[in-house]
Amino acid sequence: MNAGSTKDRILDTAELLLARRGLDATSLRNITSAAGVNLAAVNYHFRSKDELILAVFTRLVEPMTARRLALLDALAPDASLEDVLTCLFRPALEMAKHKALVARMYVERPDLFQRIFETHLQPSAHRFASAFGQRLPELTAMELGWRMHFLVGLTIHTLAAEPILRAISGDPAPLDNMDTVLAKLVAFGAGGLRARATTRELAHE
Amino acid sequence: MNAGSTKDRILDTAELLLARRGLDATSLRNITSAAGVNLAAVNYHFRSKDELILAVFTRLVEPMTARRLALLDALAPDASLEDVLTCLFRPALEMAKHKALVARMYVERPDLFQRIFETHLQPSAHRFASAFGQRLPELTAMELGWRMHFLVGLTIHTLAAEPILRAISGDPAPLDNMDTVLAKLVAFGAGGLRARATTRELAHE
DNA sequence: GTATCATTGAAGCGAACGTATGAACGCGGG
DNA sequence: CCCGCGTTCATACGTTCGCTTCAATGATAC
Repeated sequence: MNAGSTKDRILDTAELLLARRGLDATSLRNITSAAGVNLAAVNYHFRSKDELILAVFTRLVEPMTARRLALLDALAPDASLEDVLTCLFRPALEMAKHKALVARMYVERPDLFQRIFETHLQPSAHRFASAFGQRLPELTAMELGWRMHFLVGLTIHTLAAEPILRAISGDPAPLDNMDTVLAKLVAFGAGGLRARATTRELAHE
Repeated sequence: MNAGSTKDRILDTAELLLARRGLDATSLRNITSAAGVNLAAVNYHFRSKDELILAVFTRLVEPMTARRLALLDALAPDASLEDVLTCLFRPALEMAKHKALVARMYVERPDLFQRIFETHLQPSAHRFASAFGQRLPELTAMELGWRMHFLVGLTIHTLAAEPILRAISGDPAPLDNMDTVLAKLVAFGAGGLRARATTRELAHE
């Protein structure tokens, strides 16, 4: 049904079905029959269903992180906060095709997500934290951590919640125009980042 | 093991296990054996696993919505944007105990979440949209819709992602001090809401 | 041509799932 | 006393799951 090797066909089909129907709900039989390969091929090329899922997800996340860092590196030193946010959000929106899989990984298999997060997302998170910190010197590290957490929430939620987003915004195909979404995300994120810091930090440390 | 009727014991135990292990991953046998009731009791009191899940979730969401609206009603007409956000976020954080279940419902069973959203969340969303609209008159309805969507993202993500949040913020028990989290959420949300509207709206309508 | 070895194929394993069934139970009203 | 009814019980059905087994296949090296 697809071109490519058996292994690639499995990866491609798994990517599609896992995102569409969920991790638990998609059986290896669903994947292999849709891919036109034998069931046993999964346990041959990958060792288990979990490792297949990890392989699928890694293949998605790696280019996104690379693109984020490339955009960040290409930024002028005096670039604005909005520019940095764009480096963060644009590669995420570029994988909007795979939004459902990201969200499912995030909630259905936090253990697997955690492994990906530590190996692929965490390093770039530090890069962005320092870029934000330079432009928001009045924030403590902890306050900035919280706000970056909120940025993650914006990203994942925007990727994941297209139907509800449609109901709220009235836009019939809200994720189709990436630049529009990006502008709204950047505006909201920058506003949130620039909010005056909550106090209580000193009492907390 | 629990007090109360069989039906209540099922609800209590299901609430716990569904949140802890996930919707698909928790079997009716897990629930009934932990609750000390017979397997068939589930299909007697509820008609199916789906309707049990709906009953559990409804029991959580209803008081939250009621509390949100009560707080909103008690607000002075000249209350600030931050005050309105507090009405929105505080009841959500008060159900932090059940954060995992909210997130799981949201991603694993969007169909069920949608039903709850339409019957229990949507009406109060309109109330809040109007409260926000009064205080942000320069925003179009659609722009406001987008930003309320971002608020939902902040809420759900904050409820759902305690472990990652811990890693980012460095706070060892980030959700324990509700007032601290609330202040950060309100500050970030207000900043995002107040950001200057992105253009392009007229070309879009 | 034949040996080799990575890959694929068909079939089946035991286990767990959601749901259904019909008998037993407990208890208030005749 | 016992009937009727809401509830609980043990048990089983049919399905699907992840994973395994082992024989067949096919390209490559000699």
